[in-house]
This record gives sequence, structure tokens and C-alpha cells, in this order.
Amino acid sequence: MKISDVAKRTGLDAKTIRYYESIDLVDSPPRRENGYREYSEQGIQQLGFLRKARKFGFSINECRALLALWANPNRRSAEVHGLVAEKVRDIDTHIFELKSMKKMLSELLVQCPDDDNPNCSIISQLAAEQE
Amino acid sequence: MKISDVAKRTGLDAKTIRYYESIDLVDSPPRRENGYREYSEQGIQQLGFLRKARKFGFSINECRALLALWANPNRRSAEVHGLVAEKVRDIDTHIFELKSMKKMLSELLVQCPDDDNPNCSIISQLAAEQE
DNA sequence: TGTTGACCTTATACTTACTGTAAGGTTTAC
DNA sequence: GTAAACCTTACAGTAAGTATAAGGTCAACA
Repeated sequence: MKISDVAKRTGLDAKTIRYYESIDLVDSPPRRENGYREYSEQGIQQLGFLRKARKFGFSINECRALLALWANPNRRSAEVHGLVAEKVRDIDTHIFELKSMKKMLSELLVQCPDDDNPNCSIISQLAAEQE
Repeated sequence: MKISDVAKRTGLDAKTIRYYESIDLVDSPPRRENGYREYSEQGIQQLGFLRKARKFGFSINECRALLALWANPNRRSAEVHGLVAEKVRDIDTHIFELKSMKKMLSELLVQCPDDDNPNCSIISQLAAEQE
């Protein structure tokens, strides 16, 4: 299977696939006589795995760990659980920060006249000496 | 005022301040005889403004627009309002995505035995052919 | 006066996770 | 036969800094 077909099947961009290979995130596939990459079912599975892990928000390095666990028949499910639990905590922190930002901005929004005059409490707030 | 004092007062790192200058986000301050940057109240205000705008989640380019509006006595508050309203929508989208990721991961977490055995539904789910 | 440590300066490279571009070789379809 | 649509590599760019190196300056202390 050629790279563009793998791209279609996994949902990854062909560039992204080459990139993952360049950083040794996935094995280099063998080449055809003309130099084109020829993907095995194995390689395609790996890439599909990565696609999903990335969509779940795991970083490339976390994906590396997950791939290693996937490949390891002696893995302990607790280790996977730990990685995922930590990711959920990260996401929670992130959501919390975003909500706090949204709250502050929303409060500013209702105070801004939203008209043709220069007076704007948002700008004043940003320019204010202390918070 | 020297850069490290400005850093303390604004909450920005001295490196970040130099970086903002290097990308022309803020005016270059004059220099002392020894080459050190000497900040005016003006420059410090600009940097404080940036600090807050960044904390609110605005990108550097959005900050550029906000700074320009701040400096413009003929600004229309509606323009500021528009920028901020769009940012709130961005944040909402982001929160939505994170919540969706969290939901999926949480569902996986409860299915993983979290023990010493290799069986793990999380890994299986990531490795599964379709979503 | 000497020297140590805490500043300041610049330039360059690194980070994350790609994406874009250039320049060229190959295959496929008409 | 040739044009479009692939494939290859290598290099540069993105966002928003952070790290490092190599060097100049300043303040305090013995």
C-alpha cells in the first residue's frame, strides 16, 4: 500500500506519516524498487493507533509510551490506566483554565458598550495597573 | 528602569520582554550608555497590557490588534467587543473539544482493570480498526 | 584593589507537531 | 506523447517562547 492510500485509510496526512517516521515514532517501511514506501498491515495499524491516540490528546511522547505498551505483551494494564488517568487530569486543568478565562472575558464583554465610541472597559481593564 | 525590574513589575520574563521587542510587538526602549535597556512608564504599561492580554488567551497577533486599538483614540468599542466575543467563542469550542476527549477517556478508564495483567480495553480501543 | 556574583548584551539553537515549498523522479490516464 | 497526479528528499516556516553560549558591566565585600 502506498503512502497516500495509508493516509486515506488512517486519516493522517501523508506528510504527517513521513514526519512520524522521521522522528522514529513508527518503523520505517520497506521500499519498492522505485523508492516508494510500501506499507504492511502492521505499519498501517501503528499509524491508525497513533491517529486515535493523538485525537485523544496524547502528545507525541505519550504516544511513544502507549505504542510501547501496546507492543509489550507483558504490559500491566495499570500502567496504561495511569497514563490515561493523568491525561484526564491534564484535560481537567486545561478546562478549568479556559473556563476561568471565559468567565473574565464574558464579564468584560457585558461592560463594553459595543458601539462607535472609543470608550471601552475591556481596553481599560487590560491597561489597568493591577488586576 | 532596567529590564529585570520591568520583568518583576509586569510579571513577564526578561527573555519574553526581549522577545516581544524582537518581533516588534513593543517599541524598542532607549539604551543607557552601557547598552542596557532603559524603560519608560509608557513601555512598562505596554508590557503590562500584553501580560494581561496573553493571560486572557489572546495570541500575539491578537495582542497586536488590541495594542493598536488601545493606542487609537478613535477606536470603536464595537471593534474591541468583536475581538473579545470571537475569543470567547474560540474558548467555548476548545472547552467543548476537551470535554469530548475527557468523556471518551473516562469511559475507557472504567473499563481498564488497572491491574498487573496485560489485558487493557484502552489499548484495544486505540488499536481497533474503526472508532 | 581584586574578585565574586548578579546583572546586562547578542546570537543561535531548541521546543511541539507539524505544514509549506522547492526541485526533481515516476506512474497513470488519455 | 504528454500532462496530471503521484512519489522522493531537503530545507524553511509556524507559535511563543526557553535554553545556551560567550561575553561585557556593575555592586558589594575583604
